Amino acid sequence: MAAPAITEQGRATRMRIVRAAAELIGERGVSGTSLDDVRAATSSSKSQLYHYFGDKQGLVRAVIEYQCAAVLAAQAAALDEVQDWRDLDAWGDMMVTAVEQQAARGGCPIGTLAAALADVDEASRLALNEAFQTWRAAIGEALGRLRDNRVLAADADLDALTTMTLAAIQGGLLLAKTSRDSGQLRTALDGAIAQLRVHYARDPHRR
Amino acid sequence: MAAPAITEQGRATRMRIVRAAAELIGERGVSGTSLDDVRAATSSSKSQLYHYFGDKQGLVRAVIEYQCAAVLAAQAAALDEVQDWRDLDAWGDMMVTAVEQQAARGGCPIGTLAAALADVDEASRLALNEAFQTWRAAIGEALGRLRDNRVLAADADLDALTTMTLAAIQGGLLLAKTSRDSGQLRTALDGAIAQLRVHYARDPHRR
DNA sequence: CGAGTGGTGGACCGCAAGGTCCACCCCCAC
DNA sequence: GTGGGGGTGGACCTTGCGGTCCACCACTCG
Repeated sequence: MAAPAITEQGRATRMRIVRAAAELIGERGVSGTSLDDVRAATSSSKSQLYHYFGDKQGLVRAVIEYQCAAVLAAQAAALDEVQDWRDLDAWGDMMVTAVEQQAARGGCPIGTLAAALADVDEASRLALNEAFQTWRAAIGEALGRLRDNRVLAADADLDALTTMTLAAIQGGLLLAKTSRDSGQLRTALDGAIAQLRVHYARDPHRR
Repeated sequence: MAAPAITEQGRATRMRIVRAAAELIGERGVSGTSLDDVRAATSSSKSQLYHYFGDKQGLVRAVIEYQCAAVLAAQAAALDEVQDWRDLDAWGDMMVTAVEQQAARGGCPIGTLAAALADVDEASRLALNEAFQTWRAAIGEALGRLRDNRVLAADADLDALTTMTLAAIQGGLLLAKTSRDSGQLRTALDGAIAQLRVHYARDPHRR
């Protein structure tokens, strides 16, 4: 794309802009954030935005990329540790805590962007969908590990469980941010984990 | 609020505007829809928008109200029928079908608006939250009926199950619209219903 | 040390979008 | 039929915002 950033300095500036833009967009939404807001927040100039991102859509794409990477990195870090039920609970606690830290505002950046952009900008929808796919893959891997550890039953439909879990996360996050009550995320997550426990491997074979 | 509509004609006009605005906003989002777009779609004039809604935010509020009422009416109609597992499945099928009919676009109007407005406009957030509450109440009532019918166990935590179910709906809808695949909603819903079935009341009285 | 390229500053443009205003119409009551 | 109020039409104003342009800076490399 039209995204130079050859120099070390250039990359730093670009990063600074993307970070600030991501934060602003997270708080006020895409159309609630003007290029001038971004400019002011980063003490940069219009020409820099143009230089690095081409246009506003380019900036939005960069923000999407950044947010997806950030969320997925955090998720992967926690999910890669999952070996048993306790780790799964810890993963859930992490998300609930994260939500509480920001007073149940914002929710999931990916989810919020997806809700706003999926029907509006096809390229964004694709990028966001890919992020969800990657996320699903990370969850799927964790569940696969549980199965290998004989924690989950061998015949559990991991794909379906994965989708269900991700849906619970996104739905819980949305309810939490709308009600400003992290308890709703907690409940949704507990439900998803309970659903996984249904497939608890009690013995050589199924329930 | 600042919404006259004294005459029959007046109410009709107002309704026509709200309906069209709701559709446009559903397709393009709040900030993707200009007052001029609404004006054009309803062959009305600027002064009418001003007359009936005061300003754009007023129109948005009216749209929120309208969409919430529409969704909740449809939900209540289906949920009020629920007496057993079969009805619950039918309810799920209804939602999946609805999503498929619009090619997995749009998702839930309430959810989409909530994602976009919860952190931006407190009044909207409150209205949307109330809608979710009402929705939850409708689900809760249906589950209560199942329990009374001895389909659900008497000791099931209906409140938690209700929240979990609503989260599954919203999350499933979001994933479906992002991936343009209604299967994701289906899976999320199946997961939620499976979770309800865990609390199946195993006594002679079933079906 | 000069030229070239990446990087930066900020004035400026054009337009679209929200909002304002006022003249007019139509229906009804009296 | 006349006056008044709800309802309507649309020109017009203002501004916020995305986008453009060009001059200048700074580092690197020949």
